[in-house]
Amino acid sequence: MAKTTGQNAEAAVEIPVDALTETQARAELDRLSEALARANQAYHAEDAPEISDAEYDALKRRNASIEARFPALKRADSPSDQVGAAPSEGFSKVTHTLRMLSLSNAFDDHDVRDFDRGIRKYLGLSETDPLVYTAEPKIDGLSLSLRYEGGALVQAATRGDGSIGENVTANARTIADIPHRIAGAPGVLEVRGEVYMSHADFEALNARQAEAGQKTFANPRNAAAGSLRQLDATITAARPLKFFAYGWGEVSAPVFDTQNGALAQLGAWGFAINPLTVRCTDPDAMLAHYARIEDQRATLGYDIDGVVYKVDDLNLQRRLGFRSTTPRWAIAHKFPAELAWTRLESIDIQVGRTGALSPVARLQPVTVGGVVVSNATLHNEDYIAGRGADGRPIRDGKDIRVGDWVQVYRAGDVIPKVADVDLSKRPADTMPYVFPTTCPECGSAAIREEGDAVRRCTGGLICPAQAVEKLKHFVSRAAFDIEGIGAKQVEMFYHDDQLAVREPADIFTLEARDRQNLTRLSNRDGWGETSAKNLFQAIDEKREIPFERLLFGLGIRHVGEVAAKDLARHYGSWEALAQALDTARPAALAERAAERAAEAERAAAAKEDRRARIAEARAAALADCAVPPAAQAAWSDLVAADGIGPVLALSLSDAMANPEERGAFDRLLAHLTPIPPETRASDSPVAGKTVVFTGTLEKMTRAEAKARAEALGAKVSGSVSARTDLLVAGPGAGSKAAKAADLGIETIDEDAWLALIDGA
DNA sequence: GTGCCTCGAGTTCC
DNA sequence: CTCGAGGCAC
Repeated sequence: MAKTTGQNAEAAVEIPVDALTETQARAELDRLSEALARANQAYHAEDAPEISDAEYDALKRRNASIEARFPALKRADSPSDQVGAAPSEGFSKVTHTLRMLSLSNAFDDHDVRDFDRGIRKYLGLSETDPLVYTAEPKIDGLSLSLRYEGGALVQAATRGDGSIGENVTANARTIADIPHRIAGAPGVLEVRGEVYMSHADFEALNARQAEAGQKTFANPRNAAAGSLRQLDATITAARPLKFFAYGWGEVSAPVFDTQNGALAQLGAWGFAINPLTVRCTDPDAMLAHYARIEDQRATLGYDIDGVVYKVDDLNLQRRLGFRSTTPRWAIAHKFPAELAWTRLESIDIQVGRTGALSPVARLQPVTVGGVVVSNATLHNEDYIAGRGADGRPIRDGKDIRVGDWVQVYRAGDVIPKVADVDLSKRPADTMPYVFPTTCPECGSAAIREEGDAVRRCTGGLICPAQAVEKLKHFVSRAAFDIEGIGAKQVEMFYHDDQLAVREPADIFTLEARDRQNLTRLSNRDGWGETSAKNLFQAIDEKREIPFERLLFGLGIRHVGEVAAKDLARHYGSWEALAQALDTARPAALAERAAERAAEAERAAAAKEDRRARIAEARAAALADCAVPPAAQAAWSDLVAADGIGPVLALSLSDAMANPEERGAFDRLLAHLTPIPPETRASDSPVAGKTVVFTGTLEKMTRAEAKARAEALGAKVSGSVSARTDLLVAGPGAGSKAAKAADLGIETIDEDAWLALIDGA
């Protein structure tokens, strides 16, 4: 049913619905039907709306009101039941102006109390200072961001990866809980909430689907997701979707000052707000509310998967800010995961890009939390044996064997894991699982470094599994992101003896080889002239590549997205990086020698004589290499860089010094033009500066000061050095202030600092 | 040395 | 999404 509440100014000049005669009503419904059909045609098919959204909505509302008063007159082809022509292809992308974040999780009372304690610590509040939270059920659906401009709904976007979602505006318009217009809203207002389906609606829908011979849905969440992501909005319109608002994104004017007040305002604007939302003044109250909600869970009529706690005061929320992917001011207290028992049929070993051997459980299919699970991760060797990484027993030390009855759950309601074993049902003939010590893919030795949880194949690029996984990483979204090459194509290209894409450089020679009739991509299944041409073009587009993506794409261990960015910024170019690493190599080897020596000492202490002697000899051999000062300087510069420690530095050095790997890098670089990272000139006066805080800060805590400074592009360090640009000294500053004075470094107090960053 | 906090790497199903 | 572990602050 369409909404009939809300402002109806556009229809004011027409006869009020209450005053219509039946004849007038019939004529009007005909007229509205025609007008709406025309508007739909113009909007969807020709992409050139004839009337504004507001006018369109007014027509629809009037149509719905008339139908509500004269149900018998409702046309068979009523516009209420349809939404117009389907867009020609998939959804367009929407970049969220403010990222849609996920929440960190709490699994027990202890985590919730830690959450409260952490917030108090960050804000510098004592345990007794008042602090208000809101607690509300966490709806198990899918998040949606609704953008209103001038009070009119102009865009609805799914969460996607948090930054980029899909434009599902036409579909969202069909959801009755979502107002098309809101009165008195700021110029720009993004409302965020959860789309879900009630149990009753879900069952009715599945019954209808089954009757019509259509596929049924595994659970309400899948049904809601599938319904919202229909390309044809008329299908979405026929699905009973609902919506709870719980938050917001961009808002052009400051209209809220507490979370609770914001919800009340959203409610006043016509959004459905979950009735089980309360304010709590301490963790005990939060936990009590959690218990209440858990009790009611089965009778709510819709799925929830926990309770969300948020700091109520939005000023405090602002001060708390965000970690990399989650806000500090909110947490999701999850209900215990659903469990299921099934038989473990076999254990397979997968080999990852770094050579890591990962055991995967093949299970007799079983339904867990509404999804059929047939595979589950077994983490690593120790986990199967019943030991944690620290060597302490887990599952009471019970090991996992093929043939066992095992308990499965979906961690975070997503990743299936084996949690427990039923020893009473263990068949008599089972044997403890023997973890392979050679790589199942290439036969090379698979060894486990001391203190490491994983066993790794030592085959390097000889190992086809590692080579393929490395290539998959190379073409992945965060690296080269080559359109037309995904995991499947990589497999095919690698194993095809003519295409022979065995390392990244081979991707960039594909077209040339194709031209010379060496490969003939278009002869392959699923590849025609056009798709081949498109692929070559997509590859060409990536010959110019941001330096940090290149670095990430190389797949060097410990060099992930963030470290790659740090390195790119530190060195600026591949040449500079390569040269620095070549220079630093002797120092890197000395570093390793020192580590080995320390290891030898420890081993000797443990009376493992033979191994100790070997390690010692190795260390001595390496220590003999003299370390030129230039090498030491280059090495120090590397490990002093932000976020780069000795482990990463050594891994990088090894990769660059390894002839096979370096050869592959050099061959690849011959085809590329890396783009230097932006030397971004941020507006902030502290951008790019290195700042040190010392003494007592009175208006903010240390953590807060650091987070804010970093958000403005400053680098915060703990100690004063020649590289420090600015010292912020509170009362009680001691040696750091003296040192800064010595070095002639600018020193200001907290107020001056706040004035400096004010407005940024 | 200990204890966060983040990052990296590996994972399943639709 | 989770675990393990690296990096860094205390």
